[in-house]
Amino acid sequence: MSEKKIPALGYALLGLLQPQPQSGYDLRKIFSSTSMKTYSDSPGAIYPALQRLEKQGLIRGKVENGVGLRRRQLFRVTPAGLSALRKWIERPVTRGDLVWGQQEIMLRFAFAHSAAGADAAIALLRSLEAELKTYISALYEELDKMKEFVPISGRLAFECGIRGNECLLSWADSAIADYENEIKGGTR
Amino acid sequence: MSEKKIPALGYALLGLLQPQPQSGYDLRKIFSSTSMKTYSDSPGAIYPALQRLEKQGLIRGKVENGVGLRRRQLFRVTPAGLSALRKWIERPVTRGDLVWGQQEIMLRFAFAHSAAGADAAIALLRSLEAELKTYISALYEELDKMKEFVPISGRLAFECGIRGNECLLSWADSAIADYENEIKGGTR
DNA sequence: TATGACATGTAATCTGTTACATGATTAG
DNA sequence: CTAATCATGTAACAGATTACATGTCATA
Repeated sequence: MSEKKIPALGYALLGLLQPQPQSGYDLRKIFSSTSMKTYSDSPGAIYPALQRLEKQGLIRGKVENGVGLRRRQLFRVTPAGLSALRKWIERPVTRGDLVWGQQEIMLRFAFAHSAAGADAAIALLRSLEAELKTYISALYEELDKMKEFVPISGRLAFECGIRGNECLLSWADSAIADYENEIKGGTR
Repeated sequence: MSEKKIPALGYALLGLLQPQPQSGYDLRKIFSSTSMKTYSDSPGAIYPALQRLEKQGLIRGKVENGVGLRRRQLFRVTPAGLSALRKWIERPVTRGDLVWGQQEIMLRFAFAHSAAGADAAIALLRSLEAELKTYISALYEELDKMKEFVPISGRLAFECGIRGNECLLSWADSAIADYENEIKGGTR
């Protein structure tokens, strides 16, 4: 039933709704006011996405009741929605995840703690770390092979990609340390 | 006439076709065999994109003539196409370019040398450098403001974004140096 | 009472994905 | 001759962008 592929925007919405219910408008404001605008801050994307999620049973909307209130529909994630969110967060990081941009991995991590707990967050980081290591060596091999065929600027652009991944790796390492530190005595 | 917005895939095709004419199949192979797969290696994207570019007068296709050859259409960029490509490469880097991912900036830089010359390539790097500096401080400000409201993992994910941009900045610095070095006595 | 911000949505259009279709050429 | 590969495409669908439409409430 709910086994349809959910696009990144859908997960972004699920992740934001999970800690507390919000309206479409609230979500839009979050997108446009933070650096989450990458996930579309246009109503033509958000409202249809919410409708799809509701149709799939992952969220449920209720019109707010109360005196003197504007019509406002609050969405909350259902158990099925939480489970889908968890599955997305907890699946291991693949080569494809890295090729297609770290954006989605970071989104998963951002929601990991509140949606799936500290262990899941750390597991995600470790999985990322492992996959990055093999990916980076693959990139170096590709760089060697391409060196003669592409112009200088092409090579430099490729090296930028490598550096970006190395940077991500070093972040992951320090994030694991930071994270384990901060949860000592915390929610864990 | 040709003032329509061209998606990233279109520019990727233009950039690859500019140094030498190629067929749709050749382009597809480049995409799928290198880390340019991000720009779609599916025929359902590439062939329609080529048709659009031809309709806009940015490329022109000619069926290869020759004995015993399979039907094969070679596309080459027209003067209008080269001019569009140059305009895309040469426009200054904006905040929006950074927010929406460095991918496209890197694509522009990768083609900069062969399509617009060494000066344009360096100008692009300097523009990137300048925009990055203001963007990074803006990100730090946002981090301060959000620190109390988001969970640990959210904060760490955000810091990853900051680090990524700092990494890009340091790459840009070294790329300028590298680039100026390599073109001493070169094509310049 | 009229202006603007709040809140929600729809319609047209464009692009990309997936999956399939077609024909030509080469290797076995 | 048959199978695989080369080379080109199309059709159905999903999702995003843009622009517009609608109605509510606060305030000047």
